[in-house]
Order: sequence, then C-alpha cells, then structure tokens
Amino acid sequence: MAYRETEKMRQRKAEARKRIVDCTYQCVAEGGFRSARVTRIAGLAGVATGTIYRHFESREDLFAEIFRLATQREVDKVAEALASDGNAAERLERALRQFAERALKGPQMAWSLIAEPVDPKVEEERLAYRKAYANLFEKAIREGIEEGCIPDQDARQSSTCLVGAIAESLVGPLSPTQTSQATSTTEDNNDPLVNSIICFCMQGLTGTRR
Amino acid sequence: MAYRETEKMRQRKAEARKRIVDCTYQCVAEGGFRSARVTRIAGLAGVATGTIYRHFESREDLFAEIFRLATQREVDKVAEALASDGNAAERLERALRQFAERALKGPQMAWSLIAEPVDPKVEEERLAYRKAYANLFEKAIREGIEEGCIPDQDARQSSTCLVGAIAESLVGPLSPTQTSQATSTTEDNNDPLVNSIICFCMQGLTGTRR
DNA sequence: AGAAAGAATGAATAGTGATTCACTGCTTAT
DNA sequence: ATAAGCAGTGAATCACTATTCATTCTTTCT
Repeated sequence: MAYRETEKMRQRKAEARKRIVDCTYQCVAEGGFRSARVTRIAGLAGVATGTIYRHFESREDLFAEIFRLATQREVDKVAEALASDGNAAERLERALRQFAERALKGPQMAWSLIAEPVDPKVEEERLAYRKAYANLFEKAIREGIEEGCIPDQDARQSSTCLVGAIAESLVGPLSPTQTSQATSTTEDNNDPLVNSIICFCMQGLTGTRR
Repeated sequence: MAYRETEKMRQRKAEARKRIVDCTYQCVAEGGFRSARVTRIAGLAGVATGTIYRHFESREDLFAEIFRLATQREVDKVAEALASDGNAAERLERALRQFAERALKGPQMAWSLIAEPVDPKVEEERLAYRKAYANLFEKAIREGIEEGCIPDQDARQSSTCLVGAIAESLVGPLSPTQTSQATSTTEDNNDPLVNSIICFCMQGLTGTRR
C-alpha cells in the first residue's frame, strides 16, 4: 500500500467542502436556488466543476444540504423562543414573531426557503421542515392546553394552520419581484405586518384578541 | 384575394383550440404540469405538435391558461358560497368548507394548483389567484365586521392568513406521494380534517370556538 | 379550374446547463 | 526515489424537450 487517507487530507477535503457549501449558500442568498449555477459556485469556491461532484452526488443534493442548513438555523431559533419563559401562549407569540422578523430581515433566502419553486429533493426537505415547525408549535400548544392558557383543540391541525398562515402572509412581502430592502434599523415589535399576522394567529389559538 | 377566414374555419379552429385545452387539462389532472409533455398533449388532441404553437405562444402560456381556467372555477365556487344567505361568519365558513372539500375531491389537480412547482408565468397566475381568494374573503370579513358577527380586525391580513392556513393544511393530504384516492362517497360536512381546519380559521376570525 | 392565402404538419434543431471521465498531478508509504 | 492510489481538473458530452420552419394540405374566391 502506498497512499492512505491521512488526517491532513481529511481536513483539506473538509475545507473544500465547506467552501463549496458557503459559496452555494451565498449564491442562494443572492439569487435563489434556480439561478445558482454549478459553474459559478465552483468558481467562487476556487475549485473545478468536477470537484463539486466529488463532494455531492448532484446539484440537487448540494441544494438539499444548503436547504437543511439554512432551515435548521431557523428551526433552532423558533425552538429557542419556545423554550424561553412565560406561559405557552406568550412563548408561542414570541416564536411566531421571531420567525416572521428573521424572514423579513433576510428576504431572498427566506423566500427561497419558503416559496421558491425547487426540485423534488429540495421540496421534500421543505415539507420535512414545515413539519418540523409544526411539531414545535404542536408541542407548545399541547402545553398551553394543559396549562389552561389555550383552549382545548386539535393541536396538530392548529399548528399546521399557524405554519400556513405565517408562510402565506410572508410570501407577498418576500417575493423578489417586489422586495425593496426596506428593512429598518432593528425591528422592535412594531412592524405592523408582523403584528397583524400574530394577532390573527393568537386569536386562532386562544380565542382572545391582541 | 382568394382566401378569407370564414365562420366555418373560425369555428373549426376554435374546436381545435378547445381540444388542446381539454387534453392539457386532462394531462395536468392526471400527472401535474411538470409531466405534461407538449407532444403527448398534441397526440391526445389529434393535432401535430406545431399546431399547439398556432394557438399558444408557448407551453408556459398554454399552462397559464389551463391554470386560469381551473382556478377560476374554484374561485367562482367560493364566491358563490360567499354570496349565499346567512351572516358573514356563516357564509365564510361555508366557503372555506367548499374550498377544502372540492380540493380533496380532485387531489391531483388541487395539488397542481396549490403547491406544484411551476414555471414563472404560471407561478404568477398562482399569486394572482391567491390574491383573488384573499380579496373575496376580505370583503366578507369587512361585511362581518359591519354586521357585528366578526370583531374588528385587519381584514386584508386575516384573509391572507385564511388562504395560507387552508392551503398549508391541504398540502400534506394532497401531496401526490401520499394520496390514496380515499375519497369517500359524498363528503357531507364530516371530514374531520376539514372540520378542524375550519375550526381554527373561524376562531381566528371570530374568537369563538366551533 | 386555378390561384392565393392560410392552416397543419412533424422531423430536425436548438438551447441549456448539469454531469462525466480521461487525464494530470499530489500524497503517502516504503 | 519510486510506486500506488487518490484528488482535482474542465472541456466535451449528454439528456431532454420545447420550439421552429420548409413543406404539404385545405379552403376560399373568381
């Protein structure tokens, strides 16, 4: 035997892979999945086109990984908000606000994750992550029902409705055709769009306005 | 001059166009937009491939028309339900139910209209139609607020949330990967899925459960 | 009939960009 | 130093259909 993969090599490969991932992320954040060309990604990452395929089965697989990374970040933020203190209704409200505000702050990526037409493998990820959000919400709703701050209801169904209501409300404002980077300094609970989404959602959950 | 378009010809062309439209509709209802090939459509309609292009600019344009036709049908049904009698809340509930039940009855087409990844021109139609639904709902919510059966709220925002909540709730059940044509005989207000969607939506609107 | 104009045809083309693969050049171990 | 084997390369290939257009067929009118 003459060549055996060594730690140094493993690391070098990992670095190349990370560069590819980062550059793809950047491309998607700039123009969405559809316009992210493999050749451009390779160029940015400083590798040859073929090298991409030493790290990923296909463009679709690469995209699926980017999708996972980007969405997991958001899911974690939502989970974090749901794990904070206060009663379940308050925590849910905080989580919903978190979600909406973060999306409005990074509109192109948010649009790609929520609404951009994507290939089947990526769409699969999207479905899975929507379910992930719904699961988090569902758990919180269950807790709320137990605590008594949320009336008894089909927690699974309500959570799905929450996901749909936020997503739909954001699609318009995020749509690349009409996004003017109107992100004001730091949103402190006073974006009227976010407020009225939350208002509907909380009433749907609790039956109590505002 | 020797040839002048005559009524007979006009009619014959209209028939061909209708055949093309019908066959495209059928293809989409069977396998969605993505798998509908121009050649197959032409074959079914009994015309040559090129003939399609005498009637439509492009495949995308043809699809956009099919989308419009199919969705307008649904929008009309919703409008109809909203124009029936009863107070605004009752009419809204009927409309939501109508929408959900019809979707579940024709799942492949409903999925294509609601969630299938489609080309830009068709996606534009989709956005437009989502707005059309929202507009109908918005008007009814306004009426409800005036009537007093719905509390004061941002009608536009609530209508968007309604559209999102229903659409999201249906995406899973309609998804072609898991649709078993489980459509029972005739749904008479007792599909539990539909009921719990409506329950959340009506509470979101009125603050009143059930 | 015959000529003019349009409609229909469908095999050939074109455009696109992902993917391949034969080759070059590094790394490793002896 | 050398052999063995893996990593990297990127121009060429491939796959896939929508779309075209030179040609043929129909219709209309004189």
